[in-house]
Amino acid sequence: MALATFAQSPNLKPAITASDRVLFEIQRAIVAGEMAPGSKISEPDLARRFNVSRAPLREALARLERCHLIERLPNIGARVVNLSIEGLISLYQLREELEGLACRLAAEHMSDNEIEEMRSLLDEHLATQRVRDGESYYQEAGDLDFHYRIILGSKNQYLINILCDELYYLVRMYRVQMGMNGPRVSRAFDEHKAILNAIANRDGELADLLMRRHISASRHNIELQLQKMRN
Amino acid sequence: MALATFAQSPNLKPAITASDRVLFEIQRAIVAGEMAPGSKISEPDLARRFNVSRAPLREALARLERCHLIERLPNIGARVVNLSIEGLISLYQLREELEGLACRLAAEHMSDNEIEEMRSLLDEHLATQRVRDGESYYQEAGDLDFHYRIILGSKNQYLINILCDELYYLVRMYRVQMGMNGPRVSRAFDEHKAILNAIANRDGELADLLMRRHISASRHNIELQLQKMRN
DNA sequence: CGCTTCAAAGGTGTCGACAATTATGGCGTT
DNA sequence: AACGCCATAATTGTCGACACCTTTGAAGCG
Repeated sequence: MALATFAQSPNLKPAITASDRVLFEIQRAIVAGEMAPGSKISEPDLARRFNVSRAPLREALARLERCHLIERLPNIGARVVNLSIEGLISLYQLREELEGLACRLAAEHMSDNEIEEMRSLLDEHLATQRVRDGESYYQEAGDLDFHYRIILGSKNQYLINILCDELYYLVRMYRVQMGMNGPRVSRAFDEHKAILNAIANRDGELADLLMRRHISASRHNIELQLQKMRN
Repeated sequence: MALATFAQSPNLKPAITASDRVLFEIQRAIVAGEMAPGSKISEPDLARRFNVSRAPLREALARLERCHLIERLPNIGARVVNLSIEGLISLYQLREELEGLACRLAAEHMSDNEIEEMRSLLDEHLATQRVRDGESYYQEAGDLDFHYRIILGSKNQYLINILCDELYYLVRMYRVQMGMNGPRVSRAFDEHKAILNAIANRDGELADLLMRRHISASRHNIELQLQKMRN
């Protein structure tokens, strides 16, 4: 096999391993809040719970640390991350910058075909939204899917890795645990449409600007939720 | 201990473990090119070479994957990354954006004291440079140190993690293996000074702009080296 | 009564061996 | 000679056990 093809190898089966399975389950549990923020993680406990030895569990923990869902210290152990207003702001500052960049690159690199597929994706979101008006799950899934695709459209491997692998689950965790629903559902759809239009027009600068505003508004929304929770 | 202090715990000893030691050595070897790009990594071989079992070695490999120095596939194994012009461009696109952001945040969050320390750091660089004119190692170390401090000055944990832990070594790898030296040494110093001045004036926008240009120029420089190597 | 010291208990880091999967090399066929 | 197939060898994934470190809690001292 040529070395250059090693990185992507699209035809290989995923090959789900035990540590993958454990990773997915813990990831979901942390995002959903079933494992309380700040709580200690016991390797023997979790290993028993998921019926694996500590070896694959520790590999899963390493990957959980990578996506900022847990924090580890040598010889001491791991804890589920704590959510904080500072963390939220730091996270969204980064997203504004990175997803703005993703928009600029997507406007340059996405094929007309990919853009067309995103149009139908948005149509689906609109239909789903009308039926399930107000249910936050669909909004959440749809919104993240939209962002996901633009990031992939940037065709920048490092950018994709950071946003889709390392920050994605943390963003979800903030949203889920802050109980995102509220009146932004329909607004977000319009913003998505405007961003996609800019990309379709190959206007990367505008797409960048709109995405930054979109994320900034989203952050503002979550901050309000956080304020409410503190009263 | 309060939960909030768990993340940083500044007074704890580093507690160097075996996997840390192995990580450092392999990191250095890959960056230096002693392990050829694209070459296969054998776990039994490396474990013997560093006198450890496969457990800490595999933990080190997980962290090497995190900083993009190796690529792994389940049940198949790991390889040292290949350097490419596309990868270089992707990397520097990201750096422009992220270090630009770091400058804006640093202008906001760095204390007068920290800024003063950076001034003396630059003075040291200048002195060193005059003595060792042309030696690329000092330029390399000094330049990275400068960038490092600004990133830390942003006080954004995720930004710091991405730039200092995940992309730092890859940047070094490109520089070292492309043989960075050349006429940019003195130029870079002036650019550093201008950036620091902007930060000291709390002009985040200007610092952002100057940093983007600085990194863009640096990328251009490496691209030229790469062109030469292909002829 | 509060603080320090020390030993037991629990947890993390590491090891060697086994199981499952992939890569290798020889064989036969076309 | 090239291609595909199968058995073998090598490598990765997982396991259980042990060593070392951290934490806990009780005894001893001020």
